[in-house]
Amino acid sequence: MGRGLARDHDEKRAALRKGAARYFAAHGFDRASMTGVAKSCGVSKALIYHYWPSKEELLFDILDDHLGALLDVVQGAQTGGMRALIAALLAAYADADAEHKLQLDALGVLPPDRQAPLIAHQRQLVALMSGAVAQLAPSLPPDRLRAATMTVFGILNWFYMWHRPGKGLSRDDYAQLAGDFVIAGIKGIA
Amino acid sequence: MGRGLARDHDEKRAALRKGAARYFAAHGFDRASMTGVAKSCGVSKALIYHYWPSKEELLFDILDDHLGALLDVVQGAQTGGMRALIAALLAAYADADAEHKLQLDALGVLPPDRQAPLIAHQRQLVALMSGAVAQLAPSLPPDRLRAATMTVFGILNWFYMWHRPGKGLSRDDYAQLAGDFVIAGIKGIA
DNA sequence: AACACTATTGACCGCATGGTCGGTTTTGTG
DNA sequence: CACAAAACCGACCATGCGGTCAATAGTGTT
Repeated sequence: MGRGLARDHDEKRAALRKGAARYFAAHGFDRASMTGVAKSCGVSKALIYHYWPSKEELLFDILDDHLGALLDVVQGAQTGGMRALIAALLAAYADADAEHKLQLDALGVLPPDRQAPLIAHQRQLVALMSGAVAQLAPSLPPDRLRAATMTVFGILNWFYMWHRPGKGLSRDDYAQLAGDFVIAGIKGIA
Repeated sequence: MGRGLARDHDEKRAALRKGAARYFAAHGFDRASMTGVAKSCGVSKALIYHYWPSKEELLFDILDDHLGALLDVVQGAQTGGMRALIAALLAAYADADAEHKLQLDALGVLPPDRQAPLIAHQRQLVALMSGAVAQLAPSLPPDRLRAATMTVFGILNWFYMWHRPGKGLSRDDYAQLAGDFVIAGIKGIA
């Protein structure tokens, strides 16, 4: 029998995934052509189809990888309460702005059965955050708890839209501010 | 000389604009084909090109119209402070979910010179909101004022992503909650 | 009635795109 | 070494897209 996978198969695959994520995020998933992805990664288009069977599966892989990593990070910060959660999420986005952006505006292009596992991951994130909110305001009824949880995600998910590295507050400074804002805000609706 | 524009020209144009906005929002601007837009509006593709010179210009028209209306609404609510501003924005989104979504994820496909006037509108909205924030926390330094302002927009702009009409809090109830959250939150960072 | 222009259409065109294919080179295995 | 599969490529293909066009029907103006 022939050779197995190359020793650096996974690294190479990961590098292509990262490059593709950046290219997708920069140009928008739909506008980004596979030829463009390949060129920006310095390989041939056919090679990308050697690693992934389709553009959609490549996207799925990017998002799955990203959400998995996010979940790990957040689960680690779980015990630290709201402030730790917020800091962990904003820090995780720092290395994954492209993936994050992609998650927000390209998840919908996947067929429902490929969306499902990703949405399941998202739900776990929401559940974790919901726990942190409930800790600060234990008596919130379910509807308001959910609304408050989503309010926090709105704050965090919007960050990448307006923040420009090197301008204004640093990521860490904003994590601090967002923590203060959220904690006071939740007290305000309890 | 011949006839002028039809009596119902503007209404027809507005109806097509609305239909196109919905179709774009539902399918994503890039994936949405002009053939699809036409079909969903019950007209021929060529007719749409009778009203607008290109897909991009149609998008521009949708966004320009939407942001203009938004600005009107918000300027009217300006004197009512933060709570009135939040209520007005959420109410305005109610009839324009599609346009709002489009604004967030398709503005970037326009060429820079067509983006510019829309971004100018957005900046006016931000300035108005910034004023309302400053009113609640007059001593915030500029960087933190900007961060706080964007935090509020994050909350509001995220709403359409998680809210499903008929489930959970109503729009009005959420406006109330968001107002409480924001006002307490701003106090918390002042 | 004659005119000039709008409103509307189905058929068509060139092009970029996602994806494929046949082939060559490289590399681990027996 | 021989071989089998992986790694990698340039050229190719079918399809769907944005946009155009020539033509017809309808309508306000003179």
